[in-house]
Amino acid sequence: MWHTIPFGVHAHPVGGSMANTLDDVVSGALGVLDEFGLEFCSMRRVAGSLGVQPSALYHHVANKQTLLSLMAARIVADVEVSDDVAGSLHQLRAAMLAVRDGAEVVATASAFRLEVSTFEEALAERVGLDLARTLLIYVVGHTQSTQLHRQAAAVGAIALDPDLDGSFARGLALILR
Amino acid sequence: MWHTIPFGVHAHPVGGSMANTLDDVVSGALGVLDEFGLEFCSMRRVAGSLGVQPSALYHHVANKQTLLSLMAARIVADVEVSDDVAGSLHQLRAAMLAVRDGAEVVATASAFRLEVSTFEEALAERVGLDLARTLLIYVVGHTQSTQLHRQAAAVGAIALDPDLDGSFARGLALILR
DNA sequence: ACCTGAACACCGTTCAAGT
DNA sequence: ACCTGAACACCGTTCAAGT
Repeated sequence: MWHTIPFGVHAHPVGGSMANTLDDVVSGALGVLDEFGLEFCSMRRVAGSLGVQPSALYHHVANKQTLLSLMAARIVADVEVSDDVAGSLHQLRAAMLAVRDGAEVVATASAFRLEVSTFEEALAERVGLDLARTLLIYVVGHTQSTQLHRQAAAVGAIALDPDLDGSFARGLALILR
Repeated sequence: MWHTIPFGVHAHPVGGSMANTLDDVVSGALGVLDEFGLEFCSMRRVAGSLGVQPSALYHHVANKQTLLSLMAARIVADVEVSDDVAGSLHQLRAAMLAVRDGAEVVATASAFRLEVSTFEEALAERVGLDLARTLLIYVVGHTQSTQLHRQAAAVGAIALDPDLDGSFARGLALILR
């Protein structure tokens, strides 16, 4: 893939603005996501943030769904599965919480599969497939709830539950018991 | 509420087409959902299915989010929580599976809260709040996975997992163990 | 390889006005 | 109470054409 070559052998515009790579597009999309939320993370806005026409994105990515999957992969990229299963899942939660609507992006993308399968496999090796699936559904689902709840509370639509982290930990313990 | 009065005291058009009620709008929306899926369940399409202009919907409902919450409430309306907790949750799953993208509608609506809280409360009375939350996240999440997986398989994008019902039951047993 | 410009077929929502 | 007609500010995606 061209975008994995650090210094392109093909000519790049030198004056003013560099040509974008796939990674630039994903980074731009994650920037828009974190600043405005998934609702406003449109192809047109991502293009705008890169200083490019919307149609230019389709040179890098087949459609929006694919871009969302790549964003999800990046969000969970640094999480590693260890023998400390509970610790790994707390790490996964933290990674999703670190970006606005992160859990929702991972949820919709993992539905259409692409990168969470890797995570699921690594987990399944340690606890079996049934438990791995159950744990992932719970972690992503509870974290999504957490983010939506906090957003609603931040906007004053709801009273803030002060113990969402505790709720998460206790539910996880129930499954792992 | 006017729409709960079986025979309206207020004048209705008699010739040709009856005026719509809130329940008609929700029914129409569920019809569109079941036929075309959530992706194509737009306000404009729902309006079209009722033989009405898009703007007319806003007389019955404040926005699309509200309509989705009412749809979710209807999808789970006939599920009753009994002392047979596992049975109740199988019932919930069946109700969501009965309509196209049913679990996704319930998931997005329960995120923004409206009717699943009733379910959660009834469940919490029997098993405690932490377990109730954990169970609901799992049931809705797994069912959503099931529907998306089956859709992808129906379109030939993926090999059909023949044991999704088994997977669900085993995961549920793991949490309830 | 990467991007522009223009177009196509859509969205959700608002609002004055009709009956 | 329920609806129309018209408008506003957007969408995702395609495609010929430029460099």
